This record gives sequence, C-alpha cells and structure tokens, in this order.
Amino acid sequence: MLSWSILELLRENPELLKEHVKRRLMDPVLIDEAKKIDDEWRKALTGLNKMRSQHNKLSRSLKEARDPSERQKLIRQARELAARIKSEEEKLYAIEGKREELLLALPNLVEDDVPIGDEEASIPIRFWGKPKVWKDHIDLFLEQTEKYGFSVEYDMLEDKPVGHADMLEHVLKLGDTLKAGEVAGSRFFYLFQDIIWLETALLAYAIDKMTGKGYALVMPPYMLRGNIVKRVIDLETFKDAIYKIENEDLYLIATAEHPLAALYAGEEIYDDELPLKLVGISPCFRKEAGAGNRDLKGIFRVHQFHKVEQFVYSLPEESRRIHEELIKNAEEIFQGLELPYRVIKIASGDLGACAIKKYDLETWMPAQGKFREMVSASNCTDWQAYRLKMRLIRRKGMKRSYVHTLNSTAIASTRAITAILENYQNKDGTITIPRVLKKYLEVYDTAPKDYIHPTRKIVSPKAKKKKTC
RNA sequence: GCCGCGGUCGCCUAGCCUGGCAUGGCGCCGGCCUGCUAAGCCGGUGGGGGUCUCCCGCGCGGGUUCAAAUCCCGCCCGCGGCGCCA
Repeated sequence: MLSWSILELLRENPELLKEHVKRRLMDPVLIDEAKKIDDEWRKALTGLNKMRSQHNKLSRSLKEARDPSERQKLIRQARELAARIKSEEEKLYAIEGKREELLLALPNLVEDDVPIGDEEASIPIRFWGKPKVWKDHIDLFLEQTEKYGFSVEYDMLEDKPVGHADMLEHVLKLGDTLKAGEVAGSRFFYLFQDIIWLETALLAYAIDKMTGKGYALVMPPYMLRGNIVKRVIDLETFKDAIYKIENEDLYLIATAEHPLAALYAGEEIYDDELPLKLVGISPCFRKEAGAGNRDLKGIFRVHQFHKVEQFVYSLPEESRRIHEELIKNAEEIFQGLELPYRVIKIASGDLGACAIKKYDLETWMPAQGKFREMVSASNCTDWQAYRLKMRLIRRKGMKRSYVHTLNSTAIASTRAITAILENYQNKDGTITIPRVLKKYLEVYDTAPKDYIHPTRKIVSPKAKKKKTC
C-alpha cells in the first residue's frame, strides 16, 4: 500500500497528528473531522463492495443461463441490485468528495526543531557579513541581533541612507511606479535601462551558480490548470497570490516552484533517479491580496518579478540534508553578492501548510534598519507528492511510497535589486555593481560595468515632469 | 478554429468492428540453477478497503445495458493536414 505520512498518522495515531496541528496554532478539530469522514468512507466502501461483488456474481451467472424464465428472474434481480448500488454509489461519492476536501485541507506535519508560535517566534540561526548600520538604527539593529544572543560586527553610517524606492525613482530615475500605477495598478512598475541590465546579470549569476552545482535548468509553463495549482499549494496561498485567466481553467504561476512540482505529477520515480535537482527560471505573478498596505512604495512587494528557483525531488531519508543544502546554496549566492544577511528558522505558525520546516534568508536593508526576506527555503516532504500522486519506487523490493519535494529561492529579481540599491549606494548617487556580476555584464556593449549612474536619458514621464518644474 | 487519426498497467502492445474475468513483450523485483559472467526456468510487478479465492481500474466525465476497454454523447491531451497569427 502507498503510504502518505499524514494519512498514516490520521489512522494510527490521530492524537499525535493533532499535536502537529496545534503547533501551527490551528484548530485540531480538523483532525477529528478528517478522521470521522475517513472512517465513514471506509465503511461505505466496504458495504458497497459487497453489493458489487453480489452483482458481479449475478452478472456472471447470466452469461451461462440458457432457460428464458431463469434469465428473466436473474435479470430482474440484477436490475434491482444495480439500482441499490447506484444509490449507494452516490452516497459514497458524496462522502468521497468531502473526504478529499478535508484531506487536502490538512497541513503538513511540523518538524520537531521548529520554534512554536506565530511570526514573532521565528528565530535567527546565523548571521553573515558586516551590515552598514545608520547611527539612529543602532538600537533597532541590536534588537535584531543581540536580543537573540548574536554579536554581529557592523559598520556605522553617519548619513541616513536613501531608501530603495527613492533611490530607484528619484535619484537614479530608473524606475516609475507612478505611471505603472496609472496604467496597471499599484504594485506594478516600469524599470529602465541599467536596472534591467542589473536584473539580467542577477538572473544569469544565479543560473550560472546553480547549473554549476549540477542543477538542471528548466523553463516551465507560466500558467497551470486549476487542478494542479490547488495540489501544489494550500488554499491560503491560492486566495492571496494566484491570478486566474478569465474564462479559462488557467492560473498564472506565483513561482516556478509550482510548475516544477507539477513536472512529475502522476509519475513514478525510481529511487536510483533521486535526488533530481532542478533550477527553474520564470516570471512570478502574485496578487499580494493579504499584504494590505505593507511595502507599497518601490519594487519590494510587487505583482510580477522574475525568479530563479531551486527545486529538488528527493528520497524521504535525504530531504532533511537537502533542505540544508538549498539554504546553503542561497547563502552562497548572497555571499557572492556581498550582501550581509541572517538566516531565520520560521516559527510553526508562519510555516505555510506545505512545509514541515522553512528557512528564510533576510538581507540587511540599511535605509529601513531591518533584515528583509530575500529567500525562502521549504521542505515539503511528501505533502505535495501525495497531492500530485508522485510515487517513489524503491528497486529493492519494489516498495512504493511518495517522493519528497523541496524548494528554495536562488534569486528573486526585484527583491535582490532593492537590497543592492540600499547596500551599494554611494554619496554621489551612484550604485556600485557587485563584483560578482561584472562578468555577466561584460558581454554587453551598452551594459554598465562598475557603477549605475543616475540616468541622463530620462524615459519616465513622471521623472521628466519633476525635472522641468 | 476546422477536418482526420489516435490515447490500454513503468514503457511498448493485443483486444474495440461482433459487449461477458485486460493479451503478449521489454524493463524491474524475488527465487531456482550455474565456478564467475551471460543465458535459462518459476513466481511477482495499477489503485483501494475491514487483506480477500473482495472491489475498482483501459485519457477524463456522462449515457445505454443484467453486464462497457468494446456501443453512444461531451470534454481533455497528442499526431497529421488546412486556416489564422507571429
């Protein structure tokens, strides 16, 4: 029998499963309901199977029956039984639909070392780099470091750094969210010229890094069917993030994770093919419906951006080790960019239903005086695999179970740009280009190589008006 | 978008016309045999449940029938041709 960790626990140890749900600060009544309907379903199925068996016997005996009156009798019996089966089937399907709905609503388990609590309970586990801290932000900085028992070296800034949004739109004049707001809505943007070279270089750098580690480069579909999307993510994400194409059963992806997880939907994977390591590149479309008024300025939280994404299909016994590998890969990328960061172990209440454990990488943002999320790395264990029916077959004994899936950002374009705008700004209004990106810019004649300067050739109509008045 | 052909167990395939327990091969797993390898032989290899001489399963969903892989309708996907667009 194919075993899904959560269904196994639901049947064998529902109390323990409740403990996991409680860790997420969710109502464990979920488990009682799921258990009840699963029992009901199993009972109904057994009852129905007995009737079907009866009917099959009748039907088989009809094949041989020659005597016309005997045939009539058997047909009448079979007909009656068939009618009863049909009504029982309808009941079963109703239960089955409800069962499916409840099972798909169950969150993943929670790994034992995940801190319990809401967002506040998430804890930094390591720091890297020497953040540039503005003198008025020192207390704020210490609250994000020393409070957790870390002593992090920093460089003090005398002058107040320019925020990434102002840097982009008013100093460099290489972005325009005002005009984008008029023509598309808030959280959209126009980017111009050197910023796009920067984005191109960031994506190329991440791709180069990941393929160098043996990850296979994938360009996935940017839209997926509803039935796939709802199996890759939880309902919450679906409501907050997913755009739908009108009059079609197609949804814009919020990350390459979705189509990469769907790549093996319904497939069998043999143990000797694992781990299967992928690096996807795609645009990401997000409604940001739950974001309220947070990060309205600039391009930190937007409806579309590009992302290079790590995705791994793994053996169950290897997923924990690979999860560490994914966050280490992301760290290597940000170390290369020389952006100071910390890694956070996300608390149980803030995990997202798919993940058993999640790390975020947050870079220091000198103008905000905060560490902000750049990368999210999740171990989904068999949660996505069960929903997408991605089976693992072990050669030894041909035992069947489910693969584990993991995902992590490598680079998210707009976020990484904001981090560079705040960390690499100079007094003269220029941005130093991180050294590691230079080789990806050298091949282009018109791309900037060392610095991004405030543009002389203004494209943005809003910036033009400001200049003339 | 239109017309034609197709979709069967991990892969390939028979069965469809003419309704009555899904055939064979490859691969894989287990065993036997063998000095080693190769070959050979036997058994297994979709899913589910209360694990049994049970049920369901032939792209998906409906219909006809005592009974559907098989007949009918709708849809999805693939291939070929035509049209349209880049």
